[in-house]
Amino acid sequence: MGRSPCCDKASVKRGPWSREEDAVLRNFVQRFANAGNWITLPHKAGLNRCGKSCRLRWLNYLRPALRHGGFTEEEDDLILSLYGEIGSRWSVIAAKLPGRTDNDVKNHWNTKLKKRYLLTTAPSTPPIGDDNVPVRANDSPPGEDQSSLSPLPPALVNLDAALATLDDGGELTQQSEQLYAELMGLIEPRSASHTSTGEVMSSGSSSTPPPFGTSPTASSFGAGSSATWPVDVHERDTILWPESSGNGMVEFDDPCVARTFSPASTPDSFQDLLASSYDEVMATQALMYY
DNA sequence: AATTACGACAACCGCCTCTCA
DNA sequence: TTGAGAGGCGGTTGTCGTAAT
Repeated sequence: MGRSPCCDKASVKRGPWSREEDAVLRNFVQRFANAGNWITLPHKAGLNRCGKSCRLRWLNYLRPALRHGGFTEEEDDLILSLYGEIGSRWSVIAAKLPGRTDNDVKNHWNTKLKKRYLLTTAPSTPPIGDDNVPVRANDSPPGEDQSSLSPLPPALVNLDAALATLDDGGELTQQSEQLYAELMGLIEPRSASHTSTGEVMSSGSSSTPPPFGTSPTASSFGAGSSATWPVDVHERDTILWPESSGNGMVEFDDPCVARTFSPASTPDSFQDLLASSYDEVMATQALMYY
Protein backbone atom coordinates (compact mmCIF):
# COMPACT_ATOMS: atom_id res chain seq x y z
CA MET A 1 0.00 0.00 0.00
CA GLY A 2 0.98 3.64 -0.05
CA ARG A 3 2.01 5.76 -2.91
CA SER A 4 4.71 4.76 -5.26
CA PRO A 5 7.88 6.84 -5.03
CA CYS A 6 8.48 9.36 -7.76
CA CYS A 7 11.80 7.75 -8.54
CA ASP A 8 14.05 4.90 -7.55
CA LYS A 9 16.02 6.47 -4.76
CA ALA A 10 18.59 3.72 -4.88
CA SER A 11 19.56 4.41 -8.45
CA VAL A 12 19.52 8.19 -8.62
CA LYS A 13 22.29 10.47 -7.50
CA ARG A 14 21.70 12.47 -4.38
CA GLY A 15 23.48 15.23 -2.56
CA PRO A 16 25.04 18.43 -3.83
CA TRP A 17 24.73 19.30 -7.49
CA SER A 18 27.84 19.68 -9.63
CA ARG A 19 28.38 22.59 -11.99
CA GLU A 20 28.02 20.22 -14.87
CA GLU A 21 24.66 19.00 -13.68
CA ASP A 22 23.56 22.59 -13.12
CA ALA A 23 24.57 23.47 -16.65
CA VAL A 24 22.70 20.55 -18.14
CA LEU A 25 19.57 21.24 -16.12
CA ARG A 26 19.59 24.97 -16.79
CA ASN A 27 20.07 24.60 -20.50
CA PHE A 28 17.54 21.84 -20.75
CA VAL A 29 14.85 23.74 -18.90
CA GLN A 30 15.50 26.90 -20.86
CA ARG A 31 15.49 25.06 -24.13
CA PHE A 32 12.62 22.65 -23.65
CA ALA A 33 10.31 24.85 -21.74
CA ASN A 34 7.21 22.88 -22.57
CA ALA A 35 8.51 19.49 -23.41
CA GLY A 36 7.23 17.47 -20.53
CA ASN A 37 7.18 17.37 -16.78
CA TRP A 38 9.65 17.25 -13.97
CA ILE A 39 9.37 13.51 -13.51
CA THR A 40 10.50 12.80 -17.05
CA LEU A 41 13.00 15.63 -17.23
CA PRO A 42 15.96 13.78 -15.70
CA HIS A 43 15.68 11.00 -18.26
CA LYS A 44 15.35 13.37 -21.19
CA ALA A 45 18.15 15.61 -20.00
CA GLY A 46 20.44 12.74 -19.16
CA LEU A 47 20.55 13.60 -15.50
CA ASN A 48 20.71 10.81 -12.97
CA ARG A 49 18.55 12.73 -10.54
CA CYS A 50 15.08 12.54 -9.11
CA GLY A 51 12.62 14.78 -10.91
CA LYS A 52 11.66 16.44 -7.70
CA SER A 53 15.29 17.15 -7.01
CA CYS A 54 15.61 18.78 -10.44
CA ARG A 55 12.57 20.92 -9.78
CA LEU A 56 13.88 22.02 -6.42
CA ARG A 57 17.31 22.80 -7.79
CA TRP A 58 15.83 24.93 -10.55
CA LEU A 59 13.35 26.76 -8.37
CA ASN A 60 15.65 27.43 -5.47
CA TYR A 61 18.97 27.97 -7.14
CA LEU A 62 19.16 28.07 -10.92
CA ARG A 63 16.16 30.21 -11.72
CA PRO A 64 17.11 33.63 -13.06
CA ALA A 65 16.57 36.75 -10.99
CA LEU A 66 17.08 34.97 -7.72
CA ARG A 67 18.96 36.65 -4.92
CA HIS A 68 20.81 34.66 -2.30
CA GLY A 69 21.78 35.88 1.13
CA GLY A 70 22.22 39.50 2.03
CA PHE A 71 18.77 40.03 3.47
CA THR A 72 18.15 43.70 4.10
CA GLU A 73 16.68 45.19 7.24
CA GLU A 74 13.53 45.97 5.31
CA GLU A 75 13.22 42.35 4.24
CA ASP A 76 13.85 41.15 7.78
CA ASP A 77 11.17 43.45 9.11
CA LEU A 78 8.71 42.31 6.48
CA ILE A 79 9.37 38.66 7.23
CA LEU A 80 8.93 39.25 10.94
CA SER A 81 5.75 41.17 10.33
CA LEU A 82 4.28 38.57 8.01
CA TYR A 83 5.26 35.73 10.28
CA GLY A 84 3.35 37.42 13.06
CA GLU A 85 0.33 37.62 10.81
CA ILE A 86 0.26 34.31 9.00
CA GLY A 87 2.84 32.09 10.63
CA SER A 88 5.16 29.82 8.69
CA ARG A 89 3.55 30.24 5.30
CA TRP A 90 6.93 30.61 3.70
CA SER A 91 5.70 30.53 0.16
CA VAL A 92 3.32 33.39 0.88
CA ILE A 93 6.00 35.37 2.68
CA ALA A 94 8.51 34.74 -0.09
CA ALA A 95 5.98 35.99 -2.62
CA LYS A 96 6.26 39.39 -0.98
CA LEU A 97 10.03 39.41 -1.34
CA PRO A 98 11.13 39.74 -4.97
CA GLY A 99 13.82 37.30 -5.93
CA ARG A 100 13.56 35.29 -2.75
CA THR A 101 12.50 31.67 -2.54
CA ASP A 102 10.53 30.08 0.23
CA ASN A 103 13.54 27.94 1.03
CA ASP A 104 15.73 31.01 1.35
CA VAL A 105 13.27 32.77 3.60
CA LYS A 106 12.80 29.66 5.68
CA ASN A 107 16.55 29.20 6.14
CA HIS A 108 17.02 32.85 6.98
CA TRP A 109 14.28 32.59 9.53
CA ASN A 110 15.67 29.48 11.17
CA THR A 111 19.20 30.83 11.40
CA LYS A 112 18.64 34.46 12.29
CA LEU A 113 15.16 35.82 12.55
CA LYS A 114 13.76 33.13 14.80
CA LYS A 115 15.92 34.25 17.71
CA ARG A 116 15.14 37.87 17.05
CA TYR A 117 11.46 37.08 16.91
CA LEU A 118 11.52 35.15 20.18
CA LEU A 119 13.37 37.96 21.89
CA THR A 120 11.00 40.64 20.76
CA THR A 121 7.75 38.74 21.05
CA ALA A 122 6.02 38.19 24.34
CA PRO A 123 5.25 34.55 25.18
CA SER A 124 1.60 35.46 25.47
CA THR A 125 1.41 36.24 21.78
CA PRO A 126 2.55 33.13 19.97
CA PRO A 127 2.74 33.23 16.22
CA ILE A 128 -0.41 32.33 14.49
CA GLY A 129 0.02 28.78 13.42
CA ASP A 130 -1.22 26.81 10.47
CA ASP A 131 -4.38 25.81 12.25
CA ASN A 132 -5.33 29.33 13.07
CA VAL A 133 -5.17 31.08 9.79
CA PRO A 134 -6.34 29.18 6.75
CA VAL A 135 -4.10 31.00 4.37
CA ARG A 136 -2.97 29.16 1.30
CA ALA A 137 -0.29 29.94 -1.17
CA ASN A 138 -2.88 30.49 -3.82
CA ASP A 139 -4.45 33.16 -1.71
CA SER A 140 -1.80 35.57 -2.81
CA PRO A 141 -3.21 38.02 -5.30
CA PRO A 142 -3.07 36.73 -8.84
CA GLY A 143 -0.84 38.54 -11.20
CA GLU A 144 1.11 39.92 -8.35
CA ASP A 145 3.66 42.51 -9.25
CA GLN A 146 6.70 40.82 -10.69
CA SER A 147 8.27 43.88 -12.12
CA SER A 148 10.22 44.45 -8.97
CA LEU A 149 12.25 41.34 -9.50
CA SER A 150 15.83 42.41 -9.65
CA PRO A 151 16.72 41.57 -13.22
CA LEU A 152 19.89 39.70 -13.88
CA PRO A 153 20.95 39.74 -17.49
CA PRO A 154 20.22 36.33 -18.93
CA ALA A 155 23.64 36.38 -20.45
CA LEU A 156 25.17 36.48 -17.01
CA VAL A 157 22.74 33.95 -15.75
CA ASN A 158 24.08 31.56 -18.33
CA LEU A 159 27.70 32.44 -17.77
CA ASP A 160 28.70 29.83 -15.27
CA ALA A 161 26.68 27.23 -17.08
CA ALA A 162 28.55 27.94 -20.27
CA LEU A 163 31.87 28.01 -18.51
CA ALA A 164 31.16 24.84 -16.62
CA THR A 165 30.17 22.93 -19.69
CA LEU A 166 32.77 24.25 -22.07
CA ASP A 167 35.71 22.87 -20.22
CA ASP A 168 34.34 19.68 -18.88
CA GLY A 169 33.99 17.38 -21.85
CA GLY A 170 32.30 15.12 -19.36
CA GLU A 171 30.25 12.08 -19.88
CA LEU A 172 27.14 13.71 -18.54
CA THR A 173 27.26 16.43 -21.16
CA GLN A 174 27.76 13.88 -23.90
CA GLN A 175 24.84 11.90 -22.66
CA SER A 176 22.73 15.00 -22.50
CA GLU A 177 23.73 15.91 -26.02
CA GLN A 178 22.69 12.53 -27.26
CA LEU A 179 19.37 12.69 -25.49
CA TYR A 180 18.88 16.20 -26.74
CA ALA A 181 19.23 14.96 -30.28
CA GLU A 182 16.66 12.30 -29.58
CA LEU A 183 14.36 14.83 -28.07
CA MET A 184 14.56 17.09 -31.07
CA GLY A 185 12.71 14.45 -32.98
CA LEU A 186 10.14 13.94 -30.29
CA ILE A 187 8.92 17.45 -29.72
CA GLU A 188 6.20 18.89 -31.83
CA PRO A 189 5.94 22.60 -32.37
CA ARG A 190 3.63 24.05 -29.79
CA SER A 191 0.89 26.43 -30.48
CA ALA A 192 0.95 28.71 -27.53
CA SER A 193 1.47 32.31 -26.72
CA HIS A 194 3.82 33.37 -24.02
CA THR A 195 3.51 36.66 -22.34
CA SER A 196 6.48 38.69 -21.35
CA THR A 197 6.09 37.50 -17.80
CA GLY A 198 6.53 33.90 -18.74
CA GLU A 199 2.90 33.08 -18.54
CA VAL A 200 1.74 30.75 -21.22
CA MET A 201 -1.51 31.41 -22.95
CA SER A 202 -2.35 28.04 -24.28
CA SER A 203 -4.31 27.98 -27.44
CA GLY A 204 -4.26 24.27 -27.88
CA SER A 205 -6.67 21.68 -26.68
CA SER A 206 -6.93 20.80 -23.05
CA SER A 207 -5.19 17.56 -23.80
CA THR A 208 -1.91 19.35 -24.34
CA PRO A 209 0.60 17.71 -22.03
CA PRO A 210 1.55 19.86 -19.09
CA PRO A 211 4.90 21.58 -19.30
CA PHE A 212 7.71 21.22 -16.82
CA GLY A 213 6.12 21.88 -13.56
CA THR A 214 3.44 24.28 -12.90
CA SER A 215 3.97 27.81 -11.84
CA PRO A 216 7.38 28.49 -10.40
CA THR A 217 5.59 28.45 -7.13
CA ALA A 218 3.47 30.93 -5.60
CA SER A 219 6.51 31.71 -3.68
CA SER A 220 8.33 34.21 -5.70
CA PHE A 221 6.16 34.85 -8.63
CA GLY A 222 2.69 34.84 -7.27
CA ALA A 223 1.56 32.91 -10.25
CA GLY A 224 -1.28 31.42 -8.35
CA SER A 225 -2.98 28.68 -10.23
CA SER A 226 -1.21 29.40 -13.46
CA ALA A 227 -0.67 25.93 -14.70
CA THR A 228 2.30 26.65 -16.85
CA TRP A 229 5.65 28.01 -16.35
CA PRO A 230 8.69 26.52 -16.96
CA VAL A 231 11.14 28.97 -18.37
CA ASP A 232 11.55 31.63 -15.84
CA VAL A 233 11.36 34.62 -18.05
CA HIS A 234 11.59 37.95 -16.50
CA GLU A 235 10.28 40.92 -18.25
CA ARG A 236 13.32 41.92 -20.25
CA ASP A 237 13.12 38.69 -22.20
CA THR A 238 10.47 39.24 -24.77
CA ILE A 239 9.21 35.88 -25.83
CA LEU A 240 7.01 35.45 -28.82
CA TRP A 241 5.35 32.28 -29.90
CA PRO A 242 3.65 33.34 -33.09
CA GLU A 243 0.69 31.14 -33.73
CA SER A 244 0.20 32.35 -37.23
CA SER A 245 3.64 31.65 -38.55
CA GLY A 246 3.47 28.00 -37.70
CA ASN A 247 7.20 27.67 -37.98
CA GLY A 248 7.76 27.29 -34.31
CA MET A 249 9.97 30.34 -34.28
CA VAL A 250 10.69 31.71 -30.89
CA GLU A 251 12.13 35.14 -30.55
CA PHE A 252 13.90 36.81 -27.70
CA ASP A 253 15.40 40.20 -27.41
CA ASP A 254 18.22 38.83 -25.38
CA PRO A 255 20.85 37.58 -27.81
CA CYS A 256 21.98 34.76 -25.63
CA VAL A 257 18.54 33.39 -24.99
CA ALA A 258 17.52 34.03 -28.55
CA ARG A 259 20.36 31.88 -29.73
CA THR A 260 19.23 29.20 -27.40
CA PHE A 261 15.71 29.05 -28.74
CA SER A 262 15.79 30.21 -32.30
CA PRO A 263 15.59 27.39 -34.84
CA ALA A 264 17.16 29.73 -37.35
CA SER A 265 20.40 29.47 -35.49
CA THR A 266 20.22 25.84 -34.60
CA PRO A 267 23.70 24.80 -33.65
CA ASP A 268 25.26 21.60 -34.81
CA SER A 269 25.49 20.26 -31.32
CA PHE A 270 24.85 20.92 -27.73
CA GLN A 271 28.46 21.95 -27.34
CA ASP A 272 28.14 24.39 -30.23
CA LEU A 273 25.16 25.91 -28.56
CA LEU A 274 27.03 26.46 -25.36
CA ALA A 275 30.10 27.70 -27.15
CA SER A 276 28.12 30.26 -29.07
CA SER A 277 26.32 31.30 -25.92
CA TYR A 278 29.64 31.66 -24.20
CA ASP A 279 30.94 34.05 -26.87
CA GLU A 280 27.94 36.26 -26.45
CA VAL A 281 28.13 36.08 -22.71
CA MET A 282 31.69 37.29 -22.79
CA ALA A 283 30.80 40.09 -25.16
CA THR A 284 27.93 41.14 -22.95
CA GLN A 285 30.13 41.04 -19.91
CA ALA A 286 32.76 43.16 -21.57
CA LEU A 287 30.14 45.80 -22.29
CA MET A 288 28.88 45.73 -18.74
CA TYR A 289 32.29 46.37 -17.27
CA TYR A 290 32.84 49.46 -19.35
C1' DA B 1 47.84 22.98 15.19
C1' DA B 2 43.96 20.25 16.39
C1' DT B 3 39.43 19.93 17.94
C1' DT B 4 34.87 21.49 18.84
C1' DA B 5 30.83 24.42 18.28
C1' DC B 6 28.06 26.92 15.57
C1' DG B 7 25.97 29.29 11.61
C1' DA B 8 24.45 29.19 6.90
C1' DC B 9 22.23 27.06 3.41
C1' DA B 10 21.50 23.26 0.10
C1' DA B 11 18.93 19.25 -0.31
C1' DC B 12 15.73 15.70 1.11
C1' DC B 13 11.35 13.80 3.07
C1' DG B 14 6.72 13.07 3.21
C1' DC B 15 2.21 14.81 3.26
C1' DC B 16 -1.20 17.64 0.94
C1' DT B 17 -3.50 19.57 -3.05
C1' DC B 18 -4.59 19.82 -7.71
C1' DT B 19 -5.49 18.08 -12.33
C1' DC B 20 -7.14 15.02 -15.55
C1' DA B 21 -8.54 10.77 -17.66
C1' DT C 1 -17.01 10.27 -9.09
C1' DT C 2 -12.68 8.48 -8.36
C1' DG C 3 -7.99 7.25 -8.42
C1' DA C 4 -3.38 7.96 -10.15
C1' DG C 5 0.14 11.07 -11.25
C1' DA C 6 2.48 15.29 -10.61
C1' DG C 7 3.59 19.61 -8.33
C1' DG C 8 3.52 22.50 -3.93
C1' DC C 9 4.93 23.15 0.48
C1' DG C 10 6.73 23.10 5.29
C1' DG C 11 9.67 20.62 8.31
C1' DT C 12 13.92 18.45 8.87
C1' DT C 13 18.50 16.79 7.95
C1' DG C 14 23.13 16.97 5.95
C1' DT C 15 27.20 19.33 4.68
C1' DC C 16 30.56 22.71 4.70
C1' DG C 17 33.00 26.77 6.23
C1' DT C 18 34.55 29.46 10.03
C1' DA C 19 35.10 31.10 14.64
C1' DA C 20 36.23 29.79 19.24
C1' DT C 21 38.74 27.08 22.51
